Amino acid sequence: MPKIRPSFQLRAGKRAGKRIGKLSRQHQMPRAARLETSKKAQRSLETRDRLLDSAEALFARHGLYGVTVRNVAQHAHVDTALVYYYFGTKRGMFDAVFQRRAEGINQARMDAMRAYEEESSSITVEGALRAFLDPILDADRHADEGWRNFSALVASANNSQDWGGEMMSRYFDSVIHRLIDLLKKALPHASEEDLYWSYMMLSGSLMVLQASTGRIELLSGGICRSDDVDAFGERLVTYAAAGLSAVCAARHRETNSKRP
Amino acid sequence: MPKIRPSFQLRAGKRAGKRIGKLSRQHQMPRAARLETSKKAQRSLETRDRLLDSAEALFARHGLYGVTVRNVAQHAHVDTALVYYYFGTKRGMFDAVFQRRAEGINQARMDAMRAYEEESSSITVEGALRAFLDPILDADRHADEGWRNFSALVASANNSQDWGGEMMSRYFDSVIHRLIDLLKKALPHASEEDLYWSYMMLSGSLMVLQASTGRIELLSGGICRSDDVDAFGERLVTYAAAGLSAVCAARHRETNSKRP
DNA sequence: GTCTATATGGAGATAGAC
DNA sequence: GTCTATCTCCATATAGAC
Repeated sequence: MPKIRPSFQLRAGKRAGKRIGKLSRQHQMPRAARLETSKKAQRSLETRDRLLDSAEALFARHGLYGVTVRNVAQHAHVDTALVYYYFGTKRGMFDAVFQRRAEGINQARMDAMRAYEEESSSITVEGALRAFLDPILDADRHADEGWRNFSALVASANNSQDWGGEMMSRYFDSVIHRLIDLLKKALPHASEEDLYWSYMMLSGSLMVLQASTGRIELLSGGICRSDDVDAFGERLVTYAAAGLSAVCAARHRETNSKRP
Repeated sequence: MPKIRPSFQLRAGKRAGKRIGKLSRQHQMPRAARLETSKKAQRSLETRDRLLDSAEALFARHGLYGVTVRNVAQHAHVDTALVYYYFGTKRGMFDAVFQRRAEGINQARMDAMRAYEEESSSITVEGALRAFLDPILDADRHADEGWRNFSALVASANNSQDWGGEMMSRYFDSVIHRLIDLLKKALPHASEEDLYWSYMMLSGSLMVLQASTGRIELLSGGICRSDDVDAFGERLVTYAAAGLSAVCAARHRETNSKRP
């Protein structure tokens, strides 16, 4: 079996690895900790952010292998060598794109689910789904273009076999398990299999909607628009809640009738 | 805005384009029409098919840009130059992978939906979905590894913003519109918007299941397996039928209550 | 921090012998 | 039909001046 596009991984030598460690720590340091926030340092952070914005947009549309470091640098109007200065390798930049937004949104979703669990007397499927989905739908609705690029990137990572899975697990598994726990309380008789399969189907639906591929415009002849978050947000909750309840109910009936 | 990896598209000169036309006609000709099915011609077809098998597997896992022509040739134990002999360009090979299987499966799905419409006295959402999905689920269940690779490729094309949309529209729009027509008969009061959005969500669910990313194994700790077609096939029909009905019912109620 | 220059290797594609 | 050899361009990445 041939190795697939290993080039840039192999060529990112040990020296590059060392440099990443050093630099990423430096740049992740909270800004307040740096006593002199000089103009240069300020501009440096802006440059880094512009690179991440461009990377986010391009990786979302073309995937990890469909974008070159030069593409990103040109899109950000920044010299190519700076990518290596800030992120060490192409892959380092890719990871940084994820890291920048994932933590914030995950925190919001965890908070929403905890709040829902504490405040509501009885947990429903629809309520749990809303707590799980609302933070990202809200962001889709109100945030800048950057966030929608990030959504599309997550969507395409979710369907990718080689570079996606790792990312998805690292950043999203905890949120998903939190949702599953909530759903168990809403549907105490549901089997774990049903819940996991149902989550996958929900996840798929969310991803096509967030991917913004323009597919629904073509298919519907312009009746529906991919950026119409209000149109798909409500429908997604309704659809998933009904689907999930039906799957768990059907299986529950079936197992019950098998052991009378 | 920078051009993204235009290299191989630009470098595929006019001569290559001409060659594709000539060769593809030659190779698409029904075998019976060729009087002398010599050993060489036989081996040629085998070589071409081996290339397509390898391309299918690799493109499914790594996407269009994640695979090189050399990767495909090595995987198929075939000389790299033969790729250009048979398909003209890398993109030509990619397209050929789609063409090889898409027509057959689409015919089967059209037939299944027509048969369902003619044979059943009243059309139901679940019945329509089964007619639409069964041919591909059957193929997933019984076919060789090649077909499962193709499914995964379609799934990843569906989520890709640059190289996917074109393919999906070209090969699948007609089947989808046939399904929408059936659904309109099952739910005469449903709005077109609801039907299109619902289809998108169904499509997303189908794609994650077919993508075989190994995501559900990780998430469920091994309880569920991506290749368990029986497990997800039935659940998909149940889930989608319930979801679709709920979306259309909810919207119907809402519009009715707005104009009393 | 930013830019210039460059090393090194692999990409897509073609010509032409057999 | 198949393989060898090769062209040209661009990829990731680094060194070092400023």
